[in-house]
Amino acid sequence: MAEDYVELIAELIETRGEARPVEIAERLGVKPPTVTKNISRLKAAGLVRREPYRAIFLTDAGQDLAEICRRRHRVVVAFLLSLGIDEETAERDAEGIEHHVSGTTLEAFERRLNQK
Amino acid sequence: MAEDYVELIAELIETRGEARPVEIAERLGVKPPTVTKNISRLKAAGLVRREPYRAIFLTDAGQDLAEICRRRHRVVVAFLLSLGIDEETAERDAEGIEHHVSGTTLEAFERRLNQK
DNA sequence: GTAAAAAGTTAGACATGGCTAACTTATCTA
DNA sequence: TAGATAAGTTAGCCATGTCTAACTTTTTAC
Ligand SMILES: [Mn+2]
Ligand SMILES: [Mn+2]
Ligand SMILES: [Mn+2]
Ligand SMILES: [Mn+2]
Repeated sequence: MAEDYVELIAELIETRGEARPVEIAERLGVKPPTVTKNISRLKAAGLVRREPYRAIFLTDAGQDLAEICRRRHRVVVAFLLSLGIDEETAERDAEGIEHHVSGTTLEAFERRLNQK
Repeated sequence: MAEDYVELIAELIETRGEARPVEIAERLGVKPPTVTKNISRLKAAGLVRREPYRAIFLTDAGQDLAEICRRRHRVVVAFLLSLGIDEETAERDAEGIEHHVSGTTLEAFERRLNQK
């Protein structure tokens, strides 16, 4: 959960200027109360900083995690695409697969991408 | 959860003759009460048949699912190995990845395996 | 500047999947 | 065949992640 959230928050800040619960809910396909609760957990975990009713920010730890996750996400999607999988499917599968790809496997994916 | 359980139950029946909670608990790294509870759920879902204190059997639906999962598991592991990943890591990563691999992606994996 | 709309939160429920402690049943062994 | 051991279950707890209904705060539009 945390991985998808920080990944998305970083992306929203980058593309929209700020991360709002309503956007997060839409993008993740969950309802606003779910986002509120999960953001609280991220805050408790030291990954985000935020005041009630205000936008959401990443802490340094959150930014670090987001960086790792976004990079990994990109690699997994690129790898699936390189196998001839359509974009829809690549994105959908990557969203789940990414959370189970070890550093070793990620490197293997990258190696394969570079040598083509 | 169901996928890992039926997969393992099928394997235990094949290699050990029967599937027992104590084995399942060890293999999945959970405690026996967790297995009891989850087997009840599988029974409610129509995937297994069983009497208290007796071995666990798969229903036809359970066997069908097990077949699909075992085949998919084998393909994912083989695919990771073909990327040069060590067996430990391939098995560990596959155990998570398999649940997020769509039919489309599985076919892409197989294609890649066959053409090498 | 107020009223309506949108966004966000709180409370409380539910399902899933873990655990420990205590108990029951089955199996083994002397 | 009893007693000990192993296996399995039950009860009750917890964390995670989802939801709806109702409420509060903020933003927008007039
Ligand atoms: Mn994801
Ligand atoms: Mn992702
Ligand atoms: Mn698995
Ligand atoms: Mn598996």
